[in-house]
Amino acid sequence: MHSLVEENYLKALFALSKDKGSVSVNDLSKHLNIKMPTVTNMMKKMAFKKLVHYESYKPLILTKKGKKEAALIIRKHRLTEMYLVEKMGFGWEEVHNIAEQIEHIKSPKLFAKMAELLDYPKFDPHGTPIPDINGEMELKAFVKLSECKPGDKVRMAAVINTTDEFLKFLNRREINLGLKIKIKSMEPFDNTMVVKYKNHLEETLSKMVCERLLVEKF
Amino acid sequence: MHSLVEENYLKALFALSKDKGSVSVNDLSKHLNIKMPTVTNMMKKMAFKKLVHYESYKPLILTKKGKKEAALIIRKHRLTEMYLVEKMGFGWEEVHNIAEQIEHIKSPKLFAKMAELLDYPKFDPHGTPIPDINGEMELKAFVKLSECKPGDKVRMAAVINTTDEFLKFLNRREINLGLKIKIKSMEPFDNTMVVKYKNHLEETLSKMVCERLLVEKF
DNA sequence: GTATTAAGTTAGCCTTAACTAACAAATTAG
DNA sequence: CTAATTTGTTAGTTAAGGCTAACTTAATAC
Repeated sequence: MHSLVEENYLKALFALSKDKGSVSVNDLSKHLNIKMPTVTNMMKKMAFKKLVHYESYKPLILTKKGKKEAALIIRKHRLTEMYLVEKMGFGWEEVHNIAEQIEHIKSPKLFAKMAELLDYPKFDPHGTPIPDINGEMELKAFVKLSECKPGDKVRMAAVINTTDEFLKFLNRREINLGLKIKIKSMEPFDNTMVVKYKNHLEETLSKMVCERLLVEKF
Repeated sequence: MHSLVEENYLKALFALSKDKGSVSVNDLSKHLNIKMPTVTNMMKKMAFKKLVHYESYKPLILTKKGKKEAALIIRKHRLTEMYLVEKMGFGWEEVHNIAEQIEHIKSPKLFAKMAELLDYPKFDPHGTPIPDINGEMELKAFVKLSECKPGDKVRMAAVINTTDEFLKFLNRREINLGLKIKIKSMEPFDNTMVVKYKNHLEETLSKMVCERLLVEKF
């Protein structure tokens, strides 16, 4: 199997290549806080193991194998987060660091059990998709809340660009995954939105917030 | 903090020194499957960190600090085992390997939560005591089942010298922690015991088995 | 289109935690 | 009590995964 260190490289490669499909040595170096020569070195090792396509001076691209292994680590991470929140009573903002460690545990049984106890969830508490046991994940067509119109009824699906601060902000307003929200109005001047949900009859959300909330229309 | 490797040395030292109070380099080497020179080396490092008293050719003795740190790792191990069994539905024989990994997770919160959800248990599913947050553990006066007499009523308290095989053996007979057992008779010839518990009205246990079961009289 | 800057690589070094080979001390046997 | 055996130590090597310094290639600016 792979070392904890390799797993972290895989995860970082996977996360960074989400949009572009490839990653520079520099990006990876910054993301992992590891100096570039070390990254170059590791890429050679991982290329040898067929986890990444590597050619000098070219962008890094995960192989199919690498992508799958990365997805499986992310699966473990997200299942753990979900489990900690749903079954142990942790708050969203507490779980990341723990999941960061538990994702490296080698025990298919443990994660199978978590998945079972959680009813095979497809999305985690941050709203991002959880890869299945084969490393495949469902990619729903989410839209930013900021792109919705007054009158729309939507369901909270994901949070992008999350920080502890932001998660706490959401917690204070009881905004969480799966929450049904109705858009009451939108101020064209500054793109502020007024929304309604649960017992919050009128909550005002800034443009910045609305751009970080992904929702599903229904 | 300490490395995963150091933690394993601490745990081994703690476990091996249970009776004698001290451990030889050789014992430790065998227990960890690590060659003696490596152990000697590590002992010097750990002595420098005040985790163990080390002098050439003398037995190894944990310092107070080392003992406490070891106990805290064991606490994490046992809480994890207990949690996996009680809250996730694992069997006794499945949890050891998982706990072996989770015990190294750095997150006081996680283990505090486990302890809370388990109602601050003092003994684990194997019946061995769980050190508290200060590394102290309760040492009850358990006796071997083999030392009890016909007519005694006892409660299963711990299993010593456990192996996967042995745990499966116990599982098949529904013998687990806390079980109340009545001793019906004892065959003086081979020290076999006949006992009664739950809906098992007559179960025969060999001397070997009875010597590995610690019980509490009541 | 050359000069400058940024990105990537090579070479060499460090630490951790393992190993083997060779030697030294302690223990046990006769 | 010496000899043989076991236990422990020293010295030197290795692999992983970091690092810095110096150099090369690619990208950007003027």
